[in-house]
Amino acid sequence: MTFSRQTSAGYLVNDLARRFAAALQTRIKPMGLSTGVFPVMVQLWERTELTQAELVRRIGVEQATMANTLSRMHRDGLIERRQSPDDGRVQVIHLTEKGKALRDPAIEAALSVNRSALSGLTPEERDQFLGLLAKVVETFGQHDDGPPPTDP
Amino acid sequence: MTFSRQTSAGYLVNDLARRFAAALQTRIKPMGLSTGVFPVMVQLWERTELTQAELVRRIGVEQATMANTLSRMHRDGLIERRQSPDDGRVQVIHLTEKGKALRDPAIEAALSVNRSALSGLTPEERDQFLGLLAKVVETFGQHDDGPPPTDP
DNA sequence: ATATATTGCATAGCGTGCTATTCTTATGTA
DNA sequence: TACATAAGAATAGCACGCTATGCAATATAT
Repeated sequence: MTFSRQTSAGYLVNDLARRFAAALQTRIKPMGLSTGVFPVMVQLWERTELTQAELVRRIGVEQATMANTLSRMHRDGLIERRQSPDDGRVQVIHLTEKGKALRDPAIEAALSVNRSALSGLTPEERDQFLGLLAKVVETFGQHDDGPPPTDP
Repeated sequence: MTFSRQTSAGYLVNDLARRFAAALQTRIKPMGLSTGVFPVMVQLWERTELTQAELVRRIGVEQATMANTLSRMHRDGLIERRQSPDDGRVQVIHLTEKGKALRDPAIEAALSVNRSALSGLTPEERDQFLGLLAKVVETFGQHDDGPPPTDP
């Protein structure tokens, strides 16, 4: 039984994810952003007020992870939290002006990372790649996780 | 300027990496292994004695990350460290019997995750996918990181 | 031979993800 | 009305990655 990293999808995907994250970080750190914060910002750049639970649903990260990320974002002056008058439990998150102002350069940075990463592929290969990534994510999504199917 | 997760390679790769890690973890945690430890074990299953610096080179993680991972592995009884008689700086890492015994089930677990993840793809698509992943990793490797090329 | 790198490793500190637990506030039902 | 449940959020504690430092041992250069 052999295990080679060159033929292991998991190995390659993990490797690639670290490289993507590193590349994004070098580009957005100078603006005061970080990789974990980025998906939250993307959501808030589209609709400026969202609940923490809404963000969790949209981004697909655990609630505790989101709470920590939002804490850092608040510490760094990117967001503010307001008590909802309707429901005493919910905190409405909204971007500060500082956060809003980062939209264009930050999105450009992310697009640039993607362009650069895929620059070795032909346009057809890029479409294939994105399609296959989405398809594999989809496959995962079906059982979400869980043990391997028992073989007969 | 728009940013959609469905068309962002970085977003998809990051998402996928988390899913792969979660799936692997549920399978190997019962054996006392974790995702960060796995690549180290793979190396040590092939040659039972390696230097920390060797492991860093082969696995491509930072030296500090490796030091921490090895600490946990030692704490959990997977490895032992021996002073090298030739060079007073180096610690030779070698597997314990417990670590050696995990080889077959752990590798089977990882192969199973890959099989399961790619089960929605045709054999041709799987080859394409692995090939494209390797190609993109390659592209990253060339400049390793760095700012986007200045456009004229 | 002594001074200056370089190499191998450890530690501190942080970001980002996870699970498990707890607290508060709504909401349902007896 | 009282009590159990559910939902939103925070916190504790861990794994795993990173950068930045520090330290000891070896190599190299003058």
